[in-house]
Amino acid sequence: MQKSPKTPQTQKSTTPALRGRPRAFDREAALAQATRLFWHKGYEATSISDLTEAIGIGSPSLYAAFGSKEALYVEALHYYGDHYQALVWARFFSAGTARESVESLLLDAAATMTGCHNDMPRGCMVTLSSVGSEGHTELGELVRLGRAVAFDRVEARLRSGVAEGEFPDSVDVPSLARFIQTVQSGMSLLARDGASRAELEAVAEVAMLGWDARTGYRA
Amino acid sequence: MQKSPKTPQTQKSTTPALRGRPRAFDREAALAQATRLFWHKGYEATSISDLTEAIGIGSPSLYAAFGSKEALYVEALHYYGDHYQALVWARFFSAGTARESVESLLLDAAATMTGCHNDMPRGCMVTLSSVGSEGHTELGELVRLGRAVAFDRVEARLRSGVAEGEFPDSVDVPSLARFIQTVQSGMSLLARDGASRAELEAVAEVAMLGWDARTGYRA
DNA sequence: TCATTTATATATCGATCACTACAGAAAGGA
DNA sequence: TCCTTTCTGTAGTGATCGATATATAAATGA
Repeated sequence: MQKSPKTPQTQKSTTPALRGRPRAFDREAALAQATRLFWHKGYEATSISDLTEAIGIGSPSLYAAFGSKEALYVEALHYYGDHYQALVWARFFSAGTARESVESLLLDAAATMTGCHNDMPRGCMVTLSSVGSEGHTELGELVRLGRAVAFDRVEARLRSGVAEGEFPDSVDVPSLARFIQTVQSGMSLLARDGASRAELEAVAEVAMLGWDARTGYRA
Repeated sequence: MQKSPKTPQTQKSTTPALRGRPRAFDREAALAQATRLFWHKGYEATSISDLTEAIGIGSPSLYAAFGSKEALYVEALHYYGDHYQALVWARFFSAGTARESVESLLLDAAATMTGCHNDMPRGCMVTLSSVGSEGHTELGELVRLGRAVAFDRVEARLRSGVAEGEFPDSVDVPSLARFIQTVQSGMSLLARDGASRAELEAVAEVAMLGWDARTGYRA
């Protein structure tokens, strides 16, 4: 037994290494760039060359910092959720009624999907991801679960609305939640094709009329 | 000037060649297979190897018959439109009122997107195509135009409904058309993630309530 | 100073990408 | 039969894919 093998383990986490040559680039900024690229072009169509050129580093640096293309995509999904998705859902969680929650969700989605952020891709990164159909089963399952979150949140908000007496017990909770999920998903596709904020807000308005008719809401 | 160059031009059309070795495979069946693959995996993620293996031919045969991957994709889009998309829109065009047209469109979309056809991919090939974001500008524009057709058709049907007195002049035609386009697009995404026919039909039902509230329809 | 540790830059790796050169096979026309 | 035409099978083109081996640079600890 000579020198213990002592796996050299590169530094992949956010915390800086205690010893050794320091990283020469901003890991957070690199992750932001990667998120932007994956968001815009998708997983398959974004190459390692695209990433390293946009970030301004060599491929070994990228692999030392993030491990693999798949691992980087997973981190990018989390970065997207924390920095962009969270903004869309802020008013949903603070609104006083389920109706206000859902209306805020659709209106804020219309705003953020159509260029609210500076030069960011249009439409939701999770909704528009087709990585599951491209043969990457594990990543596909991850984004599929991410898409299901929208349904789960609206469904939970509806149930609490029923519990608080906002709606009668007879309201069809799953269908209403799925309707909102459908409209929000469709808005991502229209946003990517160039729909304006006003156009998507008009869509949200008609959607809320359907919501009101189904829930028995009186203005 | 010896032998005239006489471009040998391979036979890419449907009409059989008058002379020379006959094609050993069914071009229409090959196109159907290609459509299925492009529909399921998308343009980028579908390789020439995927195509030749599924069809059961060598790559030179594929190139002799279809020209290039891009040209094959364009043909596949037309094949999809003629064989699948057309079915979804049949009742839309035969219905007596604009309301019946739109309701039929959403219900038939719910049916065809969720496994009506044998072992076919779920959701609309055109709606789910992200070839435009993958760097293929020309193909991207083609599918974007294909997606705009849905809006144009609903908009035209609404206008004729206004002309026939089905709706008052004050009805917001573009917003209603865009709302239907949004719902139909979102249904493709939900269908790909596994939504059932009944679930999508329930979504269509809520959507029609929004339509009715906006158009002033009384049941 | 010098060993250890970690990151960087250069130069690849084998695999796969879309695509094709080439030669032979299979048809019709003469 | 022989020529022309077109398709097929083999084998490969250069380019790019994701990922890495290697050597060196830059930091800390002793």
